[in-house]
Amino acid sequence: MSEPVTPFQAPVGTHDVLGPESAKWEGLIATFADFAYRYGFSLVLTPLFEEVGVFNRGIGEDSDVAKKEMYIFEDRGQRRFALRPEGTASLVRAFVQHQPKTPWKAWYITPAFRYERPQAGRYRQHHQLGVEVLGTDDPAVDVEVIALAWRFYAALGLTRVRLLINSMGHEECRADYVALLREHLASQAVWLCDEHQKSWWENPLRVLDCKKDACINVTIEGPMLPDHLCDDCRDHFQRVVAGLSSLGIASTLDPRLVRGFDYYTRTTFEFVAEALEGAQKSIGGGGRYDRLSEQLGGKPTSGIGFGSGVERLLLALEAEGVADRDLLNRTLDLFVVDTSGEDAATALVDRLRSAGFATDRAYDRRSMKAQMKVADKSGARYAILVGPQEYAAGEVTIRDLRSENFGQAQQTVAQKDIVATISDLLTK
RNA sequence: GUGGGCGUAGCUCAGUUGGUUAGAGCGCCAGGUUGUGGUCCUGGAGGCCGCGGGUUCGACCCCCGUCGCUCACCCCA
Repeated sequence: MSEPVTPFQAPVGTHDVLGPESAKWEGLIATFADFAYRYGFSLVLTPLFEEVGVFNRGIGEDSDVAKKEMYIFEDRGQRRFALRPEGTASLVRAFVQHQPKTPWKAWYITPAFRYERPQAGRYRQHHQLGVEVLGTDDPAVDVEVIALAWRFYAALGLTRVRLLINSMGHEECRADYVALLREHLASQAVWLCDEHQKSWWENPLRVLDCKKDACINVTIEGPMLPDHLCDDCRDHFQRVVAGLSSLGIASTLDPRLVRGFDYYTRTTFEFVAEALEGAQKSIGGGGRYDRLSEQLGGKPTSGIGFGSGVERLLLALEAEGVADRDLLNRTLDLFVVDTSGEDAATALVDRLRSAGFATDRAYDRRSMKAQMKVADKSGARYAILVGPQEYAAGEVTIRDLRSENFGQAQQTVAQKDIVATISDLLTK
């Protein structure tokens, strides 16, 4: 007798996704893969973990993600790794390492890890999909990346998505702006929220991102980024906005939009699902990162990308009531019911599948009634019946499982005509 | 890291001032006169009532702890 074992559970903040829920994932991922293909992107796979520095350098040592949310571990060789908290840094590391020809257009889907207390729309392991383009700072690419996300959301069925956009300038004009902002904050510091009273000097941009009234009241009076861009950055930003509007994509300028990672330069943007409540409305975002390649040891290379949270997208689809659309239209064609007593199903199913039909069957030699029930619940279009009679005569009965009148919904055909007959029926 | 709610069959949940054999619906299985599924009828399987300790003659119910789920804050996808 072995000791009773308490069943294992998935770790805190992680989830198993089983059918039928997983069908939504399949549809969403397949849709995105198709979009990426149509926009000229190719799939890139990178490791789930990287040296900690890959993420620290890029997203900023003192960002919340780097400070307290990374899943860090040491391997047997005492190397320090982190499970990826987001997609971009790994992709740029791969770019720097392999130096592929540019423009490099990569798409990905990956789990992402953040050590935090789970709640609705926020998990320790969630999933992100996105694209990156390295090797050009053409504003047309900014437009293309944003358009891809925008059209992808629309294809999923989302209608209430808002695009917020901003420009953070390049290194120098941002530095000038930060100096101005600091000056402003210095005179108003006592009015900031508790947290930023302490940290405004070190990271004034974060104050813009603060959602507390205290900080908003202070910054709203102060200088705004878009008003202090250099000529080049202003021109770049204007061309992005103009490009979007030429495609009929409405963007809202949000001068406070700074986002959580330090690597962003120039264009930054965020997609907000209006159907969602509270802090988890952000379903995706991204921006330009023209210095990240250098920060990871590569040559100076412009880049831009966006990432979207799969769980958040699914929540938004649910909230808009479009989560149940079958994006892949995956239904079973056939279900084989075998009561021949001779395992006729094994060969028959193999033949039907080889002919291209999506086919399932029952097991364990159950009664016909039981098998028919399973056939019905499988959602298959037709049941293929092989009883002793059909088996002896070398025939099968094809029964329409969606017909309303049970009596006349079936026909019996010879083995050699099965594939042709079914093809005929299914294409009607 | 802080706080609220909840942990009873596979799922959704009841469970009377603590009283002896813990219930329902759905799902599952088997039948409703031996080849045919959506409805209906009958029967059945399936619960250390999250876990550990305490109070009590007696705990699913009360107390403490613990683990887990969930929601919110922070921040983010």
